[in-house]
Amino acid sequence: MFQAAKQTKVFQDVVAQIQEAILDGRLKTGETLPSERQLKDTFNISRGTLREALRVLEQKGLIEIKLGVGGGSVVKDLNADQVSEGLALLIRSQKISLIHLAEFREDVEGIVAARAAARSSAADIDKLTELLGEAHKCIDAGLSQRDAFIEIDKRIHMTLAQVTANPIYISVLHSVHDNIHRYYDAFLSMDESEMQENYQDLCDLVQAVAKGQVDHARQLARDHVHRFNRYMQIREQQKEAIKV
Amino acid sequence: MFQAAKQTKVFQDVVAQIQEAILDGRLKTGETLPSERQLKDTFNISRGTLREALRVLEQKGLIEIKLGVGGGSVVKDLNADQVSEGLALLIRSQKISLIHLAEFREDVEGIVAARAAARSSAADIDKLTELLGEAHKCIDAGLSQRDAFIEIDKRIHMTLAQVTANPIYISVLHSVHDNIHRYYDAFLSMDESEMQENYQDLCDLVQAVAKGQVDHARQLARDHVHRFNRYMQIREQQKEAIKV
DNA sequence: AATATTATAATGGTCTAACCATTCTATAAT
DNA sequence: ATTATAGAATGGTTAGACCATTATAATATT
Repeated sequence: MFQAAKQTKVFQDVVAQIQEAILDGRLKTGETLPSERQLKDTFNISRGTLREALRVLEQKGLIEIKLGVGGGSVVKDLNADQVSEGLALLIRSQKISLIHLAEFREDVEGIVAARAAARSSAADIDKLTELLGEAHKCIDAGLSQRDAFIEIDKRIHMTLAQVTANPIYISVLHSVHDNIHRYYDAFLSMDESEMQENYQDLCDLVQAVAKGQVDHARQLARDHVHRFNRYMQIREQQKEAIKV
Repeated sequence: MFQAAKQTKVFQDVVAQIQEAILDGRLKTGETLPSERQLKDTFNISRGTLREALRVLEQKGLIEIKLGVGGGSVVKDLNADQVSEGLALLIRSQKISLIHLAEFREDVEGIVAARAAARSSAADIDKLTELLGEAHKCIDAGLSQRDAFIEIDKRIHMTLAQVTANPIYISVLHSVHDNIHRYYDAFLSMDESEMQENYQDLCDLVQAVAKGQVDHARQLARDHVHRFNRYMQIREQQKEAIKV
């Protein structure tokens, strides 16, 4: 029946006011807020309390605080970093396991491939084909370019997310990649045949997207990610086995 | 070639130290940190600087700060709230259209239903059936219970997310619901036949989940969400039409 | 004139010290 | 035994000062 009572802490009120101003567009990206000494007078609070509020807004990713003359609190162009950081904390505290993240990635990449297949333009396919070319160079260069190959793989997936023309997929996929690549770095050590397999996956996937084969693209993307995840789990188990 | 230079700000160092202690398990959930006046001496900093660090840790969801005697900074059991908040900010700030959000919801609900169908236990089905019963009561009560019906609908979807046993789906779906319901409240005004249709959708969906029909559950969930979205878009267009 | 150096001032970063507000606990009054 | 009250520990807030960083303007150097 009732709402939660109004917050009593002064700094929270300041956070809420500035946050709303940013989200409503009254404060635009790149705009600099008044200096701390001005703001404290505007809100009629002490500078310490104001700074607590600014720290919270900074941690939320809404502002960036710069030093020196012409510095101050600048409204930031929000990105997926905070989501990534939140996910990373959950993973480190073992609330989310690698299995959970891998499963989620499989599903999301499938969706993205399907949506991309339904929507790709000739220019999109050109870009994907170009990335495949770079991947091929890595293959030819052998194991020394393993990291470069993984980077290209990531870029192909992110490009597909852009093709969906839905910014939510871009942000979500970005967060997943940010976090899962820590594990890949630790556990993944492809040999050349695995690189070749993965390259073939990507070629098939891009072709399916180009042809607008929605369900086929979905399945290929899922299988490709599944292969990645399987490698990772095998490596993880090997590490565990060594420990014991 | 080089790494980013070491952070210079004192409060960041304090944040890092306490965060590492929590994530390493040296500080356990429920444990209370020393008082601010003790901590400032331990770190050899001022209380204001310490408090900036504590605010950041609080915003990260790592600690909770309690007032009064026996209060202080308590190590929190980490949950998905920060991820949800980050997503919510992204959704609000990137001015994601209703179409984007609705499309994403359609995909995610499909995945969740599919994973739930593959994993549901008898207890899960009991809970879902109970919720269907409550939904039926709303139908019988007619339009007066429209909001209650929408609430039950939401709870059925969240229950499915729990059945997947993957906490990522729970937090993602929670974020989507939190944000899309702003639009539903503005645009959705079901009549009784629409309520009836949606109820039938949910019955079919729960049945498919109970039978472990993965693909069927996915399709039913997508269709159900799609129906919701269609209503909403029709209402939105009507509003636009009135404006013009 | 062009360039390098230096001073200036505005801004965030930190410190000190005090007092206010909240809340648990022990004590006293009933 | 119950209730009221006082005390103390804790976070919340304030005020004013000084330090550190940096863009800009003034000055010196070539």
